[in-house]
Amino acid sequence: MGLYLFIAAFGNYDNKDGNWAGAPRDAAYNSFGGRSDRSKSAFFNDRSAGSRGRYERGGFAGGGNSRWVEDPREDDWSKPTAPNERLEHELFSGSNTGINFEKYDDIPVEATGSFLLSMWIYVTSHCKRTDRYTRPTPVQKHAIPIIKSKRDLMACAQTGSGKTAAFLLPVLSQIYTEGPGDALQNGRYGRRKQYPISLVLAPTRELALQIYDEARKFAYRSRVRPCVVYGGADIGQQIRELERGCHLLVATPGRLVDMMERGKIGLEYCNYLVLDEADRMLDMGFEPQIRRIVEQDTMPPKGIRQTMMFSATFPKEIQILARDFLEDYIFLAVGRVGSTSENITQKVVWVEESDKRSFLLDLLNATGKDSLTLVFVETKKGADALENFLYHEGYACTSIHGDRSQRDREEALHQFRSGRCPILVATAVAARGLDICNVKHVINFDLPSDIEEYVHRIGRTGRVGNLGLATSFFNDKNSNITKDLLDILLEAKQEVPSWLESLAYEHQHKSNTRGRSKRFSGGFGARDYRQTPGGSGSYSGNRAGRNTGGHGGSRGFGGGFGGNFYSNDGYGGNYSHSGSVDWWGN
DNA sequence: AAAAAAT
Repeated sequence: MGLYLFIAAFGNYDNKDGNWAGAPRDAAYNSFGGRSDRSKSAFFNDRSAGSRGRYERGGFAGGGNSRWVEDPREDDWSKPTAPNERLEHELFSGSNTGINFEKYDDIPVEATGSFLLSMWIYVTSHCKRTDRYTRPTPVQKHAIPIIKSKRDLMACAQTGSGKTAAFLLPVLSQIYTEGPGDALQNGRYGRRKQYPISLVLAPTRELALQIYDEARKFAYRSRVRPCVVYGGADIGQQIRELERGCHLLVATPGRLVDMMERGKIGLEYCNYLVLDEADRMLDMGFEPQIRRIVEQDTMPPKGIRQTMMFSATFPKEIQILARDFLEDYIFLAVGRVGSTSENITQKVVWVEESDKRSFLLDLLNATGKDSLTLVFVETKKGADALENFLYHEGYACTSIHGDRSQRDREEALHQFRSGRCPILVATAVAARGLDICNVKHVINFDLPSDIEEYVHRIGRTGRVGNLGLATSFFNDKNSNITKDLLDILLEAKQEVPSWLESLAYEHQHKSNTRGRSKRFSGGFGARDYRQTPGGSGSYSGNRAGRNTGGHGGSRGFGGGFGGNFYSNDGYGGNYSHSGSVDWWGN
């Protein structure tokens, strides 16, 4: 019976206190019929609701591909299309160790939302222990109802928090309910130019691909066709995929601009815009492309479209972007991934540069053969060198960095995910966003100079309730991160080596300005600046810097916040404390 | 300083 409550929650969101409320009133929620079938779910058995239509030989020059012709009587997007066993298998039986379909037989399916919910269970069960999907992550719990209530959203959250589902589910749900609108005429399959209803922008190719993969799962048996475009891959093939129909487009900015200029994509009917990892995109210099896409083209203006921004931090640049792109938005801050997680044991060891390799071998030998280890290095050259070294030492390993071809990158990731190469040597490209299940051990062979990068890296392990270990090699080259690292370790209640403590103490006294972490000068901001007029925080943690006060430094927004801000509802797995709402009922 | 991303 619990599922019904989940769906009820989708339909009714009380904006004032952020609670679920009431029972579903929307008739659309019941249009799937309330069958409680014993085999699989009623949803998967409901062949009568399969799409009516036919394939027709394409009449285009150089075409010849068959295309789907919609039966005008069946343009109800809230109804599922016919099942496709081959596709179902492709989407849902991938790398996971076996979803227990039988387990869902007893679940009563009573509302339209089950369409999405079936997908939800499929997808979430991939990365999690079987009992994990029983609860939404904090960002899901809060973002989904906000998006469902058609409000713009600025969310401080990171991937790995279940963020992808947090925007895909409600966006798809709304597309299912409302149908394609004008885009039905313009988003036709076979059209040379496609008009997606929803656009998701992501900073890296792999992240775009990953979001696309999730979208395909959630969109299974719907009329929504997801596509992905990113650089480094054959553009011709991507164009052909687009021409088969595109309602939800996931893209990296550069390739999308390219596609727009080639006249392959029109954004006139793009009612949902998602900017994922917005801070990262700005860091990477994507702002001109993003503005080109959002402001200098045909996309509906803010207020007409619904816009959702996700960002790990909330510095000045992101605030400006939020002001420009979002209309009367809801600000949502949930904790950060990684550091506050009690699931990750963080170790810092002093290792001289020359000892790193042999120390690494010791660590690898101490690790179980079939558990995944992710080794971070600082440079692309370093990644190649280390991979080579490990390879010659007889370890099954691979590497990923920006100088490798896109094909190699994806292959490496696949080899790693599948366990064929349980050791992956990576640069920063793999630090953020990538959701790799079962990474047992993250090793910072080279520590990053940026604490946020560190947090992202260790967040690759200990995901969704699993236990993880993060080991970092530290030596005098890493003094710049000493203070921030100490803060993180203390915050996460980790063991702190005494040498690190004294080093941090020395460092702080040597340089009183540089020693101040930018986290506390607002860089890692997760506070809605609109509540603090003038930009100088009314609440200033005792460690907070005031250095960005009126001038608007390059990062941050003045003021600050105390260290335990994040402990409230942070990620890290223990979702059982995430509030009084019981998503699944009893 | 290095990394990422359109060709």
